Amino acid sequence: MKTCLRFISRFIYISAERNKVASFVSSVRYYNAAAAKTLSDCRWEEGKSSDTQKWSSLEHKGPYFPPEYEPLPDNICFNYDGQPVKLSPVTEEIATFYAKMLDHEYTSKEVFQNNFFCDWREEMTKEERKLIKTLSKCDFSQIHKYFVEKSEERKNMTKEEKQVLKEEASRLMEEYGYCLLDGHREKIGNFKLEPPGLFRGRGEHPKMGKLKKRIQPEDVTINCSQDSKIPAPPAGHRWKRVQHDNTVTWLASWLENIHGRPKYIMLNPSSKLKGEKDWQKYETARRLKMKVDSIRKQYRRDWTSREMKIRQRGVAIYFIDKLALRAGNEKDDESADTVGCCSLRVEHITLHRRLDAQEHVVEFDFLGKDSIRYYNKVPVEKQVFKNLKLFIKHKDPEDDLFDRITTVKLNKTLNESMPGLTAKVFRTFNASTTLQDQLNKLTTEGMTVEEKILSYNRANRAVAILCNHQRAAPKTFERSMQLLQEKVQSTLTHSALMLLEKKEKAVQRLGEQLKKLQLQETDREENKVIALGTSKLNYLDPRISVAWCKKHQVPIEKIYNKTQRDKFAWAIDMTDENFQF
DNA sequence: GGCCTGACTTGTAAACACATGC
DNA sequence: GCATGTGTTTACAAGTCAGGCC
Repeated sequence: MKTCLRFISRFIYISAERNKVASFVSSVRYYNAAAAKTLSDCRWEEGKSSDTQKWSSLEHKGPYFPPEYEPLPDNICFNYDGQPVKLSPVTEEIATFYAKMLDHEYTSKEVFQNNFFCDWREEMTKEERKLIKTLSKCDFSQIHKYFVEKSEERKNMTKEEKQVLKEEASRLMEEYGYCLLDGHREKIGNFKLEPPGLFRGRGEHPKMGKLKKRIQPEDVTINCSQDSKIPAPPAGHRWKRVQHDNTVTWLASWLENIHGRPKYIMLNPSSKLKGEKDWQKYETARRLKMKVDSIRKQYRRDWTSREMKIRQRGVAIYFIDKLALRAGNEKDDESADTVGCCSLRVEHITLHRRLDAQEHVVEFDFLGKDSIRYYNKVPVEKQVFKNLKLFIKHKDPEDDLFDRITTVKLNKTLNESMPGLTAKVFRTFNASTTLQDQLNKLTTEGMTVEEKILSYNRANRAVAILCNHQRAAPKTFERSMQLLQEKVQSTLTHSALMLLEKKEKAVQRLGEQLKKLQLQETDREENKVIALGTSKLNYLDPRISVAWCKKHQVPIEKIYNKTQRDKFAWAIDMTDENFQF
C-alpha cells in the first residue's frame, strides 16, 4: 500500500509539474485519472476485490482490412506439367502465397508442401482440381520472378514515390490507429487485420503450410461502448457481432482458422491500460521478493514429503525459481512438440552423479517456447537429485517427469503462498533481481558513459541468458565484426604514427576513440547469439534502469529507444535515483 | 478434477527506415 | 548519391493463466 501511495503522490507531483506546460494539460488529467484508478488496483492486489471493469467508454473505427487481391498480369503464367494454366482468382491468389515463399527453406519440407497442396486444392474449382493433382508438376517460377521484380521496384522507388506511400500510411494510422478510451486518445497496437497467407509456425510445426484465410467483416466481433459511434463495416458487409463488454480490453476479435483460436485487436503498450498492468506485474514481482525466502523454505521441506505429488511440486517450483523455466502447460498434438517445466519428459533430462568435477548434475535438453533449445548442465541439491531419480524410476523416456502435477495445481499452491503469485512471476522476479544485482556490482564511479553502457548491457545479457533468450547469429555478424576490427587496427596504427610525430592531443583523442571501439567490439561479440530485447521489454522492471540512469548520469536514450520510452513513460516519470527493485 | 475457451503476455524473425561512410 | 549495415518496428506465433462447465 505504501508503494501504491508513493505511486499516486508521484503522479500528482508529476501532474503539478506538468500543469506548468500547456501542451501537457490533457495528460495531467490523464495521469490524475491513472492515480485514482491505481488505488482500486492496489485493493485488487491485496486480494480484497476484483475490479474487472476495464473502461467506461470506448470508441474506435474498427479494424483496417488489407487490400483485396490484385490478379496477376496476363503475361505471368502458372504452368502445370509444362502447360500454361489460367487459374481462377481464388486459386491464383493462393498460388502467389506459395510462389512468394519459394526462397525459403521451409517450402522444401514435406509437411509444408502437403498442407499447402491439400488446402489449395480445397479452394480450387472443380476443373482445376481435376487437372492439378501433383505439386511437383506445378511450376510457380514465373509468379515467383514477378514478385521478386516487384519488390525490387519497390526498393528502387524515388524519394517522392516513397513519400506518397509514407503519407498514405500515416493517414491510415490517423484514421484507424487510435481509439478513444475514457475520453483519452490511445494508440492501438495492431489495427490492421492479418492478411491471408500460408501459416508457417515455429520449429517442426505439423500445420506449417496451411492456408490462413482472408478475414471477412462477417468474421469480426466489434467491442465498443454502447453510446459510442459504432464503426461502420466495409460497404456491402456486416459485422459478425457488436458487443459492449467493458470487462475486456480488446477492440475487435476474430477466430483464426488454423487453430480456431481467437485473435484480438488491442491497445499499444504505451497506453494507460497496458502501462498500469505492467506496473502491477512488477509490483507483484516485488512482493515475491518479500516472500521468497519462506517459499524457498517450503519447497525444500516438500522435497522430503511422504506424498509423491508434493515432492514433484517442490522440485518443479525449485526449477521454476532456480532456472527461470516457464510453467509448461499441456499442449495438443496439433502444435510443435515443445515443453516447459510441468510438461518435461524423462527424455529431457540426464542425471549425472558426477560431471566435470561437480556432484549431482542435471543435464537439461529440450525445446521450449518457439522451439528454442534449452540446454543446461546444472548442479542441484542432493535431495533434488534423489527425487529426480525416484521420479524417473520405471518410466519410459516419453513419460512425463512430473506425472502427478499440472500447472493449474502448481499455480494454486503458489497463489496460496502469496496472492497473485503464479509460475511466471518467478521469471519476472528473478530477471529483475538479476539486473539490479548485476548493475550494482558492475557499475563503479569514474567509469565513462561508454563503459557504463557496456556494464548495463552485460547485466541485461546475464538476464537474457537466465531466461534463455537466444537468437540466431545475425547473417552479417562475421562481416560486421571484421569491419570493426579493421577500424580498431587503423586507429591503433594512426595513434602510433601520431606518437612518433609527438602530437600528444591527437594521440589522446585517438586513444579515446580506440577505447570506444574496443568496448563496442566486446559488446557486439558477447551479444552474438543473445537477444536482449525480450527481457528489456517484458521482464525487467523499467524503474531499475531509470534509477540507474539517473544515478549514474547516463542519458535514458542510451538504454531505451523511442518506443521503449513510450512504453515505460510511467516508470520514467515516477522513478528517482534511489529506487531499488 | 479435467477439459475447454477466452484474454492477455511473451517471443523471434523479417521488413522497414535510417544513418553512415565512401 | 548510393550501398551497406544497423537499429527500430511490425507481424504474428506461441506461450500463460483464469474461469466456466460438466
